[in-house]
Amino acid sequence: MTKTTHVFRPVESYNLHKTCDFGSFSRAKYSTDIYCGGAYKRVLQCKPESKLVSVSQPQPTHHNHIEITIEGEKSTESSIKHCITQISRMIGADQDPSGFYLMAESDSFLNPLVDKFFGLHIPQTASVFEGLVLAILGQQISTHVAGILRSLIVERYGSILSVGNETYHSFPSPQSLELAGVEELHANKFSRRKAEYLCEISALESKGTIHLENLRNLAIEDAVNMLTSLRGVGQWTAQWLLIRSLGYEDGFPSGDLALQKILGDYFNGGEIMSEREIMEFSARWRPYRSWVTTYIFAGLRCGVFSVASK
DNA sequence: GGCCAGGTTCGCT
DNA sequence: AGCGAACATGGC
Repeated sequence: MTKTTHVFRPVESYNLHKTCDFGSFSRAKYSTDIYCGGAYKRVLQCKPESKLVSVSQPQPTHHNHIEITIEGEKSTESSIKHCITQISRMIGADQDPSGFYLMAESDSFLNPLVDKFFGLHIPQTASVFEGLVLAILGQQISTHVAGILRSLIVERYGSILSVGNETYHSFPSPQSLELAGVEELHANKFSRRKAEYLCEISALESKGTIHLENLRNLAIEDAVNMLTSLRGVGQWTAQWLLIRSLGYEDGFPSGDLALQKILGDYFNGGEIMSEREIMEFSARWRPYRSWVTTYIFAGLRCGVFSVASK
């Protein structure tokens, strides 16, 4: 077992705590991503073995830097380098929100959000496949139920890595989900249709018919077309992936019910806006709509919006 | 018990 | 093109 530590320096305003606190990292019990005591931990598949990667930010405000620790067997120079690159991307350490912040200064809706969440970057999933599985899994169900399903597949189909006295899970591979099969997923709280989507996509990826990681190299339009050609992936899911997996700064899931309600609340006299309406409205926030979406959802999670009604 | 939740597909007008 | 139903589950 080897252990190495590295330092990484993101933009001055970067805040690891806010970033890890957001989205899927927030749940203390999300079984692949653990955020506890100021440290974010996650198992990554780095050839030839999987590694446990820990990230912390010793001084949140001054002399901004983050510390990355990598533990695992057979750590080669290149595998460590790969790990660092990947984890930096995942915690958004290489992002630059300055354009978004500048735009928000003269926007009375965004201003309070930026004020509250200043330093929050957009967390990225470890792989495009993982992002896609999580997005489909989370379609149309509450975040709470999504969390249950998430833990379920991770514990059941992810591989295990032991470090010290602790056991960690990795995210399930395409092969393992394909192997699980529709019937078994259906028997485990998934709707039959959702189970079909996941197995179909897992099979395509594991057989090499599609290469989801390649989406990073495509023009946005082509990436969206490829994604929505998959069964189970519509506009909402494709836009979600642009934001959370592909690092695109101008994604906007206009089909999102919560977004429609919130924007309707603020800009349409309390009446919910249609998908088409918020799409047109959102043009004012180009080309930073991924940031806008992320900050709105951060606000939603913290109870900034009172959308429970209507 | 009924309704809905950070959607998508399929079948009908 | 546009509309509505079905899909499974947990929470209020």
